[in-house]
Amino acid sequence: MAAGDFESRWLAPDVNAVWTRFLHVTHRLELQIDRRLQEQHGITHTQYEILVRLADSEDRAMRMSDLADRIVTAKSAVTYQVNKLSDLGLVERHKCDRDNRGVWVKLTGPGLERLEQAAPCILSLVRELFLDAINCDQAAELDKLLGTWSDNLDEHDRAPIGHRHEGDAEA
Amino acid sequence: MAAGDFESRWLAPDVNAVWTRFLHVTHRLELQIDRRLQEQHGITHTQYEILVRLADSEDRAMRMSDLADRIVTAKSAVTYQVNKLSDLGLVERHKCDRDNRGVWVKLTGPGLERLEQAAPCILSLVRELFLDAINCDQAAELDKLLGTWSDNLDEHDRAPIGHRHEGDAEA
DNA sequence: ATAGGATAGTTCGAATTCGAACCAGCCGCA
DNA sequence: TGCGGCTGGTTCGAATTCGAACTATCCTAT
Repeated sequence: MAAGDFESRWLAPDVNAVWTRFLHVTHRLELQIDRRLQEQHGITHTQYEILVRLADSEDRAMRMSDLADRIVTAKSAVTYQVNKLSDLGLVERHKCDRDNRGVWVKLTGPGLERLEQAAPCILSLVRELFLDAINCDQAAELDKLLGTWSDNLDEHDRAPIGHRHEGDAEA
Repeated sequence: MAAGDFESRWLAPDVNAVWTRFLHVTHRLELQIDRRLQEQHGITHTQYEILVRLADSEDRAMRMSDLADRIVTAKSAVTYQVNKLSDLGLVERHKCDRDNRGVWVKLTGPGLERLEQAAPCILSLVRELFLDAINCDQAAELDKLLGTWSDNLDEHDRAPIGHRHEGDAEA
């Protein structure tokens, strides 16, 4: 069997190792963050992400759809989580003047407070686990990689979550 | 407000961007793989991962716990998935001679077949999206990074999933 | 030998996710 | 003005996940 034959079907061993490692690491990272947040602050990583994104936004508010795009989950999941956060008083829904269908989700005072409470814990984790390991050059390199991956993803699939059209195989 | 004050609580903007981007990219990657696999081969990424890990293993078999460690999910989730795959005839459970508590999960013929069927689709996706973007140097660099992250994770939390002990804050 | 503690897997209930179906409200064009 | 098609959000059911509790087995030290 020719090498090319093998590699067209499987990955070259070393490359495969990188990919495997990548999956393993990202999963573990995600897991630890989730746990830490859950144990020490009683919120999920998704919830935390929502709060962060809101805090980072103009006016501390975002549209549901934009939120869904940002944190990469189905719109229905955002609805679910926003309901939850809203029950906790951490966010509020507001009608949208321009578009009557739209909803603005806005971070409340207590929401911001809660975020500021949780942030140090999680950020220190990110620093220790993720960032301290890399120097400036590596960071730049990583950023470039991420950019490329992101572009590839863009090109590959523009459809947001929860919007699959069955017919559209790639050109 | 001093810069150090800010950064002890929040991340420096550029670093923060890298982290955010990292999350975004990994989520999207995961999502696309999952979809692709689901649509074209009717299996989840987790299920696919299980099949791959088994195929890669000595004797095409693994213990439940090792499987859980490898794919980074709770043991109960593995039980669930293995049941499912077993119903589909893709894997089999075998008693373990050495340890009567133990279970070997073994990839069946049809299981391997199914994997070989699904692999090209998903591997080409990985190549296009993830690997084609990087040259050898970058790959090596990435691998080094992953290694460091992995070590950090090891050091930070040895407990496997589904085994939290509430008392054990880090030393 | 055997008691006490660790380990392997399963079962269970609660939480969360997805995608499909659905209902408005918006927009372009006749 | 009014008809299609698109877009923003919600609701729904099915699938999957987690962690805790549990059972059975193994191991170590006395």
